[in-house]
Amino acid sequence: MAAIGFDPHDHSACISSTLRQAETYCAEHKLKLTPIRRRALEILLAEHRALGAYDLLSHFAAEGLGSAPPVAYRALDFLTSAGFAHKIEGLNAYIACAHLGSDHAPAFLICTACKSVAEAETEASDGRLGAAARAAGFQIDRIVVEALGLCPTCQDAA
Amino acid sequence: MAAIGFDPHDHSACISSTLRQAETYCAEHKLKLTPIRRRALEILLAEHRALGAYDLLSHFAAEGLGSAPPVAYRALDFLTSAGFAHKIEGLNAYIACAHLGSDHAPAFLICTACKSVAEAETEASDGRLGAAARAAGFQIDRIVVEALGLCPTCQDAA
DNA sequence: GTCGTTGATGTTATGATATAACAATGGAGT
DNA sequence: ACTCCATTGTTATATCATAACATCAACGAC
Ligand SMILES: [Zn+2]
Ligand SMILES: [Zn+2]
Ligand SMILES: [Zn+2]
Ligand SMILES: [Zn+2]
Repeated sequence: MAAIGFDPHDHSACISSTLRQAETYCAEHKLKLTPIRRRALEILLAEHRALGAYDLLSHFAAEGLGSAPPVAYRALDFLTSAGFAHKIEGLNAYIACAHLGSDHAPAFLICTACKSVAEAETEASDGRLGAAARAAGFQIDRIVVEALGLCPTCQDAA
Repeated sequence: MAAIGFDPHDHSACISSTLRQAETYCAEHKLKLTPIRRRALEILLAEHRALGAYDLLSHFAAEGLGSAPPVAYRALDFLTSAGFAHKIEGLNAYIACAHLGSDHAPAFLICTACKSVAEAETEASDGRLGAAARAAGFQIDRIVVEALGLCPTCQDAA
């Protein structure tokens, strides 16, 4: 379970392989990766950072695509529903999935200094919280796990 | 580790004992539980639900206290800094701490149907995520854990 | 006691995030 | 060609949060 994001890697390969996986997934599941959706994913993939909906929107505007908020939110809804992107609740921002293909419960390491985000994976039904939920009779749909702190680079800078 | 919130209990005792603990804590730490801060805590304590800042604000307004947003946000900043309340990131809302006194890493069970929230406790440095962070050289300050789903009552209703 | 500092509060204005509602388009199937 | 339905475009508005500055009261220094 590597925490992709803080380590150096071949990023253009990282982008193109994820795009290919997204295309395959859409073909298999009758989903349409339209130009604007594909472009949104590319923009998110360009950095291992979370972007706000309005950040995405300004990319769109600069490229002559739609420039009203719903355009960005709809693309993000599609990407998150399909599992191609995740919302970072603690930042009100969105990031491309770093583990496309594996059916995963994401956990994020979020640097509060430089906003870079690494995606790790949690255990499917992590012990304690799952136990508490069961004891309370609570039925879990989705679990948000976000660790806020400092990435290696920003620790060195401090 | 009880997940306080969904089970019936003596709620007025729950409120008054928490308020007393908050007073004690403030006295020990030279913090000022001013009337508006105390009132904010009372309002949050009245329900085991998360309230938005503007919900709190309308209570204030109805009681002749300040009615501009910063009044609510400042009270909430104080309560969260002191550990008397937590922000629920997934709802952009705030809830009184259900485990005041214990030094804890909160985890929440959030009913998406009725918005009620139970507060459980996680292990201090839970295995997997802590391990991933260590491997990445990431220094964790705070962990957000929020489970979204259905509370027992809303499951029955469905 | 007065003065200056400090933290709390009040207020106006604005910024940032997100959705409602409806019109226009355009392909898939008939 | 026609209909259906998902996607996209656009306007307007709702919701969440902070900046900036004025006022005030508590408290210690002098
Ligand atoms: Zn992922
Ligand atoms: Zn960093
Ligand atoms: Zn708590
Ligand atoms: Zn419920």
